[in-house]
Amino acid sequence: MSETTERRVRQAAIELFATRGFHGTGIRDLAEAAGLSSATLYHYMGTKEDLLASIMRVSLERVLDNAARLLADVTSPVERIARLIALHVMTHAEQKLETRVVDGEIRALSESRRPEIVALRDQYEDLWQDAIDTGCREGLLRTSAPRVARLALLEMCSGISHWYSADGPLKLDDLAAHYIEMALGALGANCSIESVHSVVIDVQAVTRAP
Amino acid sequence: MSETTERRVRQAAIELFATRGFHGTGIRDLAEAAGLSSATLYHYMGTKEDLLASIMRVSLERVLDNAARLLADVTSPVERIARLIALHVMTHAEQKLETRVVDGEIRALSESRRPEIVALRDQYEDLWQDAIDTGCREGLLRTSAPRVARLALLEMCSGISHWYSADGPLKLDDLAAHYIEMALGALGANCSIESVHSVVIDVQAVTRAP
Amino acid sequence: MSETTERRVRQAAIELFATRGFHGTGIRDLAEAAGLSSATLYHYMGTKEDLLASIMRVSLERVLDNAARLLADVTSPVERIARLIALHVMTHAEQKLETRVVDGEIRALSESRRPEIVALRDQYEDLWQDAIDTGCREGLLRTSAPRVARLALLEMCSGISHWYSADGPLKLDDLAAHYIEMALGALGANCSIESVHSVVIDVQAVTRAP
Amino acid sequence: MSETTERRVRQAAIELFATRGFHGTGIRDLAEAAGLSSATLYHYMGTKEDLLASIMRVSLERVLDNAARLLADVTSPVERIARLIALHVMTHAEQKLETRVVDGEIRALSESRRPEIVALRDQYEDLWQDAIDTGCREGLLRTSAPRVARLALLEMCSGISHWYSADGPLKLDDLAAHYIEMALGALGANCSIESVHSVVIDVQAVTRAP
DNA sequence: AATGAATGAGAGTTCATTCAT
DNA sequence: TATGAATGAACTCTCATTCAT
Repeated sequence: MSETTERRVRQAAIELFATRGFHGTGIRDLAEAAGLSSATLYHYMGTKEDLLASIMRVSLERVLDNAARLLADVTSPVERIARLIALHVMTHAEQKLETRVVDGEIRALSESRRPEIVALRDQYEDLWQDAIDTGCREGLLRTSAPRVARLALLEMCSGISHWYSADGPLKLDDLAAHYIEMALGALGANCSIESVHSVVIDVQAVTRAP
Repeated sequence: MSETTERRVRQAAIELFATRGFHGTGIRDLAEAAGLSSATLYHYMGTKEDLLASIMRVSLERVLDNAARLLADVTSPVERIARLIALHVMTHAEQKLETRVVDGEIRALSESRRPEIVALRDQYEDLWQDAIDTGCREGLLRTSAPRVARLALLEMCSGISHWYSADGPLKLDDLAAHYIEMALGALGANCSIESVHSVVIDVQAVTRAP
Repeated sequence: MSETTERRVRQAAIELFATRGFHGTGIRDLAEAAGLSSATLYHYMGTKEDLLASIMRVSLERVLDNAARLLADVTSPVERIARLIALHVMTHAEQKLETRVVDGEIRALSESRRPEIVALRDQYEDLWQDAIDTGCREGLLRTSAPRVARLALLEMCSGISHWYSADGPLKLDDLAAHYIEMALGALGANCSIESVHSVVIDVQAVTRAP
Repeated sequence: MSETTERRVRQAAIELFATRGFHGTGIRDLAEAAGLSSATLYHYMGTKEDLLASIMRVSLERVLDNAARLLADVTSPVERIARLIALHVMTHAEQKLETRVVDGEIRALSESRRPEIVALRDQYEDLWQDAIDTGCREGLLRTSAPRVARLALLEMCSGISHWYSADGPLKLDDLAAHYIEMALGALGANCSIESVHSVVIDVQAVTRAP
C-alpha cells in the first residue's frame, strides 16, 4: 500500500472534511481530490467514517503526546497553562484543517465510534482543567468558575484554526504569545511569566522534534 | 398558512441542523420532527437551503437589532464591549441551537446565498471591532492585536452554545458576568465596571422586550 | 399505497427471484419489471431482503392455512398424506415461481431473518412427518427410515415447480393423482385410497376457497 | 501451475457456490477461502463463470462415465434403474456440495455457456428415461407418465445432497438401498431385486475405481 | 392544508477483472 | 507464482424535490 498515496488520501480528506464538512463531502469528491477513482479509494481506507475516525485519532494522539512531553518536569501551574495554550494555538494554526475536523466533526461519528474519540479529547482537556484547578487552589489564578474558564479558553484558542494564515501580518510565535497573555489575563494571573516567548520556543522545539 | 406549523418546522430545522448539521439532516428527518409528511413540508418552506438561510437571517437580524438598542447612548467603549459580551453570551445560551446553526453552517450555503448572510455577520462583528479599537485608542484597553482579540473573544463567547444548560449549576446572569470579567481581563482592562451585573440586567431587559 | 402497484412489485420480484435468484436480481431489474423507477420501488417495499422475506412468509402462511383446513377432521394417516401431497403438488404447480423462491432462496436470508421463515417451513414439514410417523406406527406404511422418506417425498413433490406448465400434456389433477400414487408406492402403502381423485378435488376446493 | 493450489481454488468455489450460490459468492470470498489474493486467483481460473462451468462439466462427465461403466452389460431395466439410483444417491451424498452446484446453478450460466452443460445433464437424464421407458414397455414398471416419473425420481434422489451427513444415523449404503426401494415402489415394480445391497456394492466399486 | 406517488441524481460501497511488477 | 494497485460498472439505497389529487 503506497505510503504516499495513502497520505494523499488523508490530506484530501482533511481538506474536504474541514471545508465542506464530513456529510458535505462525497466519496467522489474525495477521490477526485486525491487523484484516484472512487473504487481505488477503498484500497487506502475502510469506510468514509473509518477515515474520519482515523484522522481524529492520529491528531488527538499527536497532541496528547506533545502535551505530555511539554509538561514533563513543569510544576508551576501557570507555566503549564501557558505551555498548553501555546501548544494548542500553534497546533490549531499549523494544522488548521486537521484541527477543524477534530473539533467540528465529532458529531458525525456514529454512536459506536464516538466514545473512543471523545475519550481522547477528554483526556486532553483534563490536562487543561487540572492546570487551571491547581492554579486556583494555589491562589495564582482568580476565576470563579474554573470549568467555565477551561471551556471558554479552549474555544478561544481553537478559533485560530478558522482564520489563521501563514501569510498574515502576525508571526505565529507572536500570535501564540498574544493568546497566552489574553488567556492569563482572563484567568486573572498577573502575567509574571518571565518570558512568554521562551514558552513559545519550547513548544516549537517539541512539536518539531521527531 | 398556519403560523404555528411554520414555527414547528423552523424549530425542528434548528434542532436538527444544530445537532446533525445541515448536510447531516435529511428532508425526511425534518418532516418527521415537525410531524408532517415531507411533501407537506414544502408548504412551509422553499428549499432546504432557503430554510437554512432564513433561520440565519432572522437570528442575525434579531441580534443586530438588540445590539443597536443596547448600545444606543452608550459611549464608554468598555461599557459597550461589556454589553456586547453579555448580549452575545446570553443569546448563545438562550438560543444555543439557533446560534450553533448560524455560527456553524455558513459553509453549507451556496456561493450565491452566502454573501447576504456573511454581510449580516460582518456587520455584527464590526460592532465588536469598533468598540475594541476605540478602547485601545483611548488607552482603556491593552491589546497588541485588536483584530486577533476580537476573533478570540467572539469564539470564546460563542462557545457557550456548545455546553450551556439551563439546569447547570451557574445561573445565566452569573455566567454572563463571568464572561465579561474574563474578556475584560483578556483585554487588559482594569475591570472597573462599577457593576458588571447592571450590564447583565440591561441586556436582559432589552432581549426580553417585545 | 396503490394496492395494485404493490402487487405488481411482488409479482415482478417473484418472477425474477425465481428465475435468476435473489442475488442474481438487481434492484433495477426489479424496477424495470414492475414498470417503476428504482427509487419508486422503495415506496412499495422495505429493503430487497424485506421483500424476499415477505414473499416467503405469505406463501408459507397460505400453505399452512390450506393444510390446516384440509387436514381438519381427517384421521386416516394415509388420507392425510395423500392430501398433503396433493396440496403440495398443486401449490408447487400453480404457484411454481413463488414456491421456487420459498424453497430455493432461504439461504439468501440474513442470519437474523432466517429463523422466522425456517420456523414456518419446519411447521409445515412437521405435518408431513407426523402423518408418515403415524402411518408407520399403525402399520399402514412400510418405510425403514421415516425421516428420510419425508425428505425424499418433499423433494420429489417440490420438483414439479421446476418444469410444470399449464399447457403440458397432463392436466394438473392427473399429475397430482400420479404423484399420490408414486408417493404411496414409495411408502409401501397398498394404494387402496378409494378414490385418489376425490382427494384432488377436495384440495382444489380448499385452495380456491376465499 | 501448482496442481494442489488449483484444487484448493476449485474446492473453495464448490463450497461457496453450494452454500451461498454463484451470485452470492464474491471473487474476494473465493480468494480468501482459497488462501490467495483475488489477483492470484486468476492464475488458476478463467473468469468466475469459467470456473463454475468447469466444475459442472467435470462433475457431469464423471457421473456419466461412472454410469456408463455401471450399466455396461446390464440389460434388465429394473437393474439399470436400481444402479442409476444408487449411483445418483451416493454421488449426491458423497459430493453433496458439488452436486448442489451442478443442480442449482445452471441458471447462473450465460446463454452461451449453458447449452454445453445442459447437454451433458440431458445425456445423463436420458439414461434414466431410457431405463424407465424400457421397464414400462416390458411391463416391469407401472407408471402412467414415465416422463413425470423420471423427473420426480431425479428430484427425490438429488435431494439427499441438501441434508446428508456422513455422521448421520444411517450408513450411506443403507440410505442408497432405502432410496432404491422407495423409487421402485414409486414405479410400481415389485421390488424383486434379489439383492438391493449387491447393487450398492457394485456402485461403490465403480465410483471408487481409479 | 395535506399527502401518496413519483423520480433523476447521487449517496457509499462492492463488483469482477486487469496489469505492472 | 504471486500480488498491490487500479478501475469502470454496478450494487443497494437515499437524496431533495415535484405534482396531481
